[in-house]
Amino acid sequence: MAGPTFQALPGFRDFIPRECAVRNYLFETWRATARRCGYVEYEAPILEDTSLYLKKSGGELSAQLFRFEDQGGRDVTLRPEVTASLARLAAEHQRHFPKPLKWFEIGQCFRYEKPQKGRGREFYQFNVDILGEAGPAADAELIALAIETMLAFGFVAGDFVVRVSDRHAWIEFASRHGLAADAIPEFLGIVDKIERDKPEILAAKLAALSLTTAQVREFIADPANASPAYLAIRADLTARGLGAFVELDLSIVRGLAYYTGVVFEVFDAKKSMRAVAGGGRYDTLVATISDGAVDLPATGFAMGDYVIRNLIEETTHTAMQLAVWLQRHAAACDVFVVVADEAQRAAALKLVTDLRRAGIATDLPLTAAKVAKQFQSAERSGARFALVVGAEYPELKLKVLASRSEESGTAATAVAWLTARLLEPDGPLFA
RNA sequence: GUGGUCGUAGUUCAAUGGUAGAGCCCCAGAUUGUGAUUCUGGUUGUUGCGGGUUCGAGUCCCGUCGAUCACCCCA
Repeated sequence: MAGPTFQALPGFRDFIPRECAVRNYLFETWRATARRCGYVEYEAPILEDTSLYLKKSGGELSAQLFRFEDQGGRDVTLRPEVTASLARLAAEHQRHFPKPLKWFEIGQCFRYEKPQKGRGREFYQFNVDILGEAGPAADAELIALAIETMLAFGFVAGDFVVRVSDRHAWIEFASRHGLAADAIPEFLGIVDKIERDKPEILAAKLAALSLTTAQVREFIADPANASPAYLAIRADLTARGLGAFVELDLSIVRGLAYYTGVVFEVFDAKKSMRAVAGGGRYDTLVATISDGAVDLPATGFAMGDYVIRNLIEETTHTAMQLAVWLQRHAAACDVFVVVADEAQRAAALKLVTDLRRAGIATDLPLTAAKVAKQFQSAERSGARFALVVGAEYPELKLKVLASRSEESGTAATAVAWLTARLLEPDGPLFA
């Protein structure tokens, strides 16, 4: 191990085949669920002008940017989120699409943070947004997808809950207590930390705004403070049969500065207290990004791959669903060709090509090897069948690897034979 | 950015301050055209890196890099 050793940068991951398969399970579930609900996929650049993020995302995010100067002297940043890019994209292209836009994206984001459980410097996000519809029906439709996604992973009632709030409720609270409009962002920041700040610090912060902890806690505790938008969303989701997954939680405010109304988070019902997904309404972001050229109301959420994967693997029934999926997708090929006689390798190569062109996933050993070793390779590949090409060619033997039974056929009809055979069950096992 | 714990073979882990080991994995053979099990044999280390203490450091001390967990924040 002399000299420099190379490894992945801190917070970055290698996806060896099994890890990649788990990742793809998330991707395929996300994608299938979004499509099922009428969303279309888009993608945005992974690298953007830094100013896109400095303007409106706000808060800690600007301190966590993977930011550098490119060779043309531009100040650029690997995206920490995609909402800003989406707003830019939407402002530029929205004319070409009927409203509302129901768009989703699956891609990598980057934040320069200290890696720990559930968080790396690089992560994948499932981003879903509805643009061009200002009413609560859009928020309900969006939250419905968040719930359907959880259900698609195998979570059931009791495993998770969507906590919904509305910044409008707090804005009303603030104005009723005489807070200036420009003090509201700071106030929301205090509410956001109400469960995390020490009581005396919390009290001091609120006192600066002439408020008390008791006033804020009372407001959170009273269901009567639910906003009209929340009530409409709840009624909508109840009609869908999803009402049981939603609850009011006015303590949810969320950190990002651009949220303007309804905000929500999907929580693990067990005490992990970590949001699996979060989002909300951002009605002014598109206008801000486009300098007022386009005014498009919007609502969206993001689900990160770290947390959802942890939750899936820590929950018995969802972990089993993942295991079944991995099992079903683990095979490297359907048919493994065994070259029992090297003199027939040319025939085997032709056969492999024919099978592959017929759409049958086929593999073969690249160098001469003992038959026993080739069967081991076949076994490990996960293939259902081993097709033996030997001295008796063009006669072929087909071994069903699971049952160890053997069948015969000829090279001339191999493609049709195997195509049909792959559609049939393997029959009884006799070991 | 702050703090705790931990860095030994590909991997999981041993080794009262006294010659660096084991399981698994991998490779080969037993078995010349059939996979499990079993048996036999075999490869692999500047003990993360750099200093210090000591007759002697994997072990103790300092630094550094990395991993991990928590805080901060968030997906």
